[in-house]
Order: sequence, then structure tokens, then C-alpha cells
Amino acid sequence: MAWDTGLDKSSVAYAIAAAPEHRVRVIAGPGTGKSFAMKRRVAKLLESAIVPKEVLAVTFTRVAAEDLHRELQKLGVPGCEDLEGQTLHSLAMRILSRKHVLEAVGRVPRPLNTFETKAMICDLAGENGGKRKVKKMIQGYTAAWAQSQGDEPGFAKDEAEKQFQADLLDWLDFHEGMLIGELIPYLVRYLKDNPAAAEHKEFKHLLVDEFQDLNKAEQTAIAYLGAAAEVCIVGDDDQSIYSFKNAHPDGIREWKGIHPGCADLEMADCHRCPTTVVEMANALIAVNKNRTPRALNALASKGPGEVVIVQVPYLHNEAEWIKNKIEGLLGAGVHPSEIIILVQRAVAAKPILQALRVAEIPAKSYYEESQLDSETAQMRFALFKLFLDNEDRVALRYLLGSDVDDFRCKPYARVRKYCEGSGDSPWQAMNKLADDALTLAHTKPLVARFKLLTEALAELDAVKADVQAFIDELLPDGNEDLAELRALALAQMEGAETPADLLTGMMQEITQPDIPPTVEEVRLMSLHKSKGLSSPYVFVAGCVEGILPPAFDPEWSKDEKDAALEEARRLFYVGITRVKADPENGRPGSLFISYPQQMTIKDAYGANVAFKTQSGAMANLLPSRFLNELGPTAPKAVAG
DNA sequence: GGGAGAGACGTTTTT
DNA sequence: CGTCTCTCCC
Repeated sequence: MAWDTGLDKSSVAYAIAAAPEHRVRVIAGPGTGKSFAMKRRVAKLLESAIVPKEVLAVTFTRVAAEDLHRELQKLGVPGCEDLEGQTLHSLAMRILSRKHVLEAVGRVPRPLNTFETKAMICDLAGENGGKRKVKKMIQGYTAAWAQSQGDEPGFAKDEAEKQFQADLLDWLDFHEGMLIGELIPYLVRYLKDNPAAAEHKEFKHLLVDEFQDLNKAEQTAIAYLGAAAEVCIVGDDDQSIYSFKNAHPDGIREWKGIHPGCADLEMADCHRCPTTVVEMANALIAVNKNRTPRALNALASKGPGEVVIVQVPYLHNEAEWIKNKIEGLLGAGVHPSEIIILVQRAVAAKPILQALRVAEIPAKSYYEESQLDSETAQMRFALFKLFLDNEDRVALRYLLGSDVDDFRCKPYARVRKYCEGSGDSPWQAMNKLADDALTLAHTKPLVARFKLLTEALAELDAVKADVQAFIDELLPDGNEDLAELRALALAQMEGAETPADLLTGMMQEITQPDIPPTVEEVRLMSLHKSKGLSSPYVFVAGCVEGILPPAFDPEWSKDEKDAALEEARRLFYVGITRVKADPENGRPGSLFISYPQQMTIKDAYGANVAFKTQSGAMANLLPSRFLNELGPTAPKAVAG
């Protein structure tokens, strides 16, 4: 198929695919068909004899990257099977792992899993004012990196922070690991310090999706990688919802000004939502002051759709109402996978999931704790890493303390001190201690723990030739906490000849549980996770002040509060524009917005929902202010 | 290194 | 309101 097959020459999609400029910015509202346009642009590139390896298509989330990848595979243009859709993080990992880059950067790109950082936090807590302070300062450190352009983080405002930063870097250096938040900044620093590096010319074409979700460091990485290439960025500042990772809508707004001669294109026809929803979304987002005025075009062919706004007395009534509605839909022949429920808080999601389960409606909640999060599973996973590489210092450090609250930080500090003096690695030192070739005071429990670990490793080693036996040993059948991890390993078994082959797939799964592309259930998720999805039946539940928008930190300035409020409004905007109209197939596009009058004080505290008054054990809630901002086309709220 | 009692804090998320 | 964290004491 030629890249322009069926493309109207006057359409924006055609203009995007064909834009000859070296810099192209596309602002594409929800449901306007940006992936379609991007695909066509890639197809055109391939047809003009561009080598797939020289095309870099990146997005911010893995789900989006996989979508993009799948879409690119389907192009049907020669070479498309070699195209990759990837996240910026996976690209950074790949580049930082190259030998010459490793040497230039001087840090090992071995990212710490969240559970592994717990050991690090304990090690750093003693000297740095406790765990809470340490966590805060880690946050500050990565935030400073994220906001920087690849200079030294330099966030240390006082002696305490300076000391902490030095300790943190020492720890990471000694343990040969990296914080996830350091990956992109170190890539940037490498590119900045090595202007002659081949990586600057690795790509001839960059396509960046969801540009509004990139933080400053990520934007800078793109700028370096794309300096000698043609760059096309796509995004929508009205859908910028990741300020907590320091992404900022200004990045995409200012991009045009930074690149003179940049083609600036806009996709505004909403091919997804029913007209009522488009009009509501337009009214809502227009309330934001800090934005370029712009509106989605509603397409009459989509029909008006169906919108219901309902208030219920209690949180559990909301669950009940949603369940009843869904039962009705399923009875009318709707498939569960056509329904998504968006809730911004786990407490609000829980009763809904329960109600659906009781009614035997297949449902999946992305708030549900996965077995992979259990401590048992994490320890087994770390043990696996240590088995594959005894010198994995992060894994060893974690395992040496993972069975106790303080991670044995004091005895471990003695071992580390010995290592730094002698040049031994922790693995070597622990072996000497275990063999009585070395004695260090107050390390008995630590050594006892190490002996348990080496026994476990020896048992794994004895069966390593047989992958099935290996899995049985590492993840024994019948252990409830390990069932999921075991299933995962068994699923990877096909084609895995050695234990090492197993790791890659499992690693992926444990660190970032997949959202499968095809689902059979009703899905419950946060508004963030819903980005990129669309569905004929969308519920947005728990629309009360304190959740949507969330409560403001009293420490914030007026500007900070305004920014948070505008982002929350964008989040709601993203949520309601998930609705997909398909009138020809009996799917008009339905949006159900619900909110309870009361929830228990316990839930309110837990979810950080602000409330002023209470009646008995119940907190009185206020309807979200956004419900009044949906304009004249929004139906009146009804009691449910 | 463990237990009791007081105080802080609570959301969304990227490898 | 509950859970995690810190301090103090043995």
C-alpha cells in the first residue's frame, strides 16, 4: 500500500505525512487520528528509501510504545517489520549499556527496582535524618535532574542536602546501580559532553508522540538526538497530566518558537466522541486560563451520544449504580471489554470491583495489588538476579536485609566499609565471612542470612540444566504468593534454554505488569492509565472535590494551586474524551459520570479527600467543581 | 534487635 | 481513621 492511499490531499493527515520541513509540530486533540497520520508519515519515509534503523519512534509510556510498534508492523510497507516503537527510557538503557558509553559515563545503567530502593533508603537513613527525609531528598534529586537540561543536578540547597547527595551517589556507585530517574539525565549528559559521539547521528528521523508528557530532561534528550535529524513531534498541551514527573505543557507550546521554520499543524476534527461529549469537553477545557484557545470540532455524523450525570448517597451506592447499569448493558449484548470505569482513587475503585465480582461480571482492576508486589515474590526475583550474577551488588544488598525491617543496615555498613578498604566486592567479603576467612564484629545475623542465600543458590545451581526443574526450585508450585510469578516463568519457558533466557521476559513483567492489548473484562483504572484508550461505554466515578480535583497542599502558593487545578481539569478532559461513538453499530457513545454525597471518614482520610463536615462516621462530600464547567450541552445531574 | 508509645501522613506514574 | 516511622528504653 502506498503511503497516500485513500488520503485526501487537503486533509491535515496528508499534510502531516508529507510535510517537507525538518521540524514539524502537530497539535492533535483527543480522537483526532494522530496515530493514523503518524503512521502515514512513517510509511512515506520508508518508501523514500529511509532505513528503518534510522527512524526513531518514541513515546512516553510502554503501552503507547507497544501500540505504536504494533501499528507500525501493520503498515505493509517493505521494511516496516524492522521499525521499532519504544519508550525513551528503553532507548536510554540501550545507549547507556554500550561499552564505550559506559566508559564515558562511569556509571552502570542497572536500574533499581522500587523494592531494591528500600534497602538503599535504610542504608542512607541513619546519616541523613531518617527514612522520610531521605525519600523526600531522593525525590528532590530526581526532580532536579528532570527539570535540568543535563547540567549537574546542583539541587543541594544546604549542607544537609549536599551531604545526602554525596552519600546517595556513593551508594549507587558502590552498588553499581542507577536510579530510574538518572537514566535520561545521564544520556543527556553523555550526548552533551561528547559532541563527536556517533549517537548524535544515529537517527535521521525522529517521531515523538505525547510530547506534552516529557519533562525537561527528556525534551533535551530529544533535542540532542534529533539535532542532525528531521524531527516530528506530536502531542496536545490540553492532555498534559504528568506534572508529578515534572512534565510541563509549556514544552510543546514553546517548541515552535525554538525551531524557526517549523511546520505547525493542528488536528481538530474529533473522529471519536459523540457531539455532546465534544461540546462538554470544549466547555470544560476552555476554563483553563493558561492555554492557547482552541476547540475540538464535533462531527455531526457521530451523533449526540448519551451522557448521564448522577449523584448517589454513599460510596457503595455508586458501586451499586454502576453495577446495575453494566448488568443492563451486558444483557443488551454489550461485551465487557467495551466498558471502562475510570476512578482516580483506589478506595473508590474497590467497592465497584467488589460489586461487579459479586454480580459475576468479569472485571479487572489496575488498582488491585498484584502478587508480584508481594515480598516473597520480590525476594525470589532478587534471588534469581543474584543467581545469574553473583556480583549483582544491588540484588545482594537487598537480599541480605529483606527479611527484617531495618535491612540489617548497621552490620551491612561494616561489611561495606571493609569492602571499600580492601577492594573486595560485597559478594567476596560475605564469602570470606561465611568461610571464617574474615571476621567482622556484629555481623553474625548478616552472615547467617548470607549462608541461607548461598544454600538457595546452590540448590538452584544443581538444577540449572533443566528449565522446568529450575522453575520448580525457584518458584515452587503451591505457594500462593508465587503463583503469578510462576505462571509467568512457565509462560516464558517455551524457547528458554537456560535460566538466563527466562529473566528478560520476567523482568519486564514484574517491573511493569502489562496491560494486555486484548481484554475480556470490564476494566477499572485511573484516568492516567486511560490515556490512549477509547471505549463505547465510559464511566467516570468518584467525581468529588478532593479526588477530582485532588486536595491542595496548604503549603502551595496561589500559582501552584492554579497549576494543579488546571492539570486536574485536563485529567478530567482526558477522561471524558475516551468515549467512542459508533452509531452504525448500535454504540452511540455513552458517558456516565457519578459522585457520592458521603463516604466513611476512614475512606476519606485514606484517599486524602478533603471534607469540612461530617455526619456520624460519614464525611460529607462536595460535587466536583468540574461538573459545573461542562457547559450548556451537559445534562442536569440526577439522583441515583 | 525488639517492644511500647508518640507523631507524621495519606494520590496519580515512567524502567 | 489506619499504617508507617521515629524515639526511647531495655
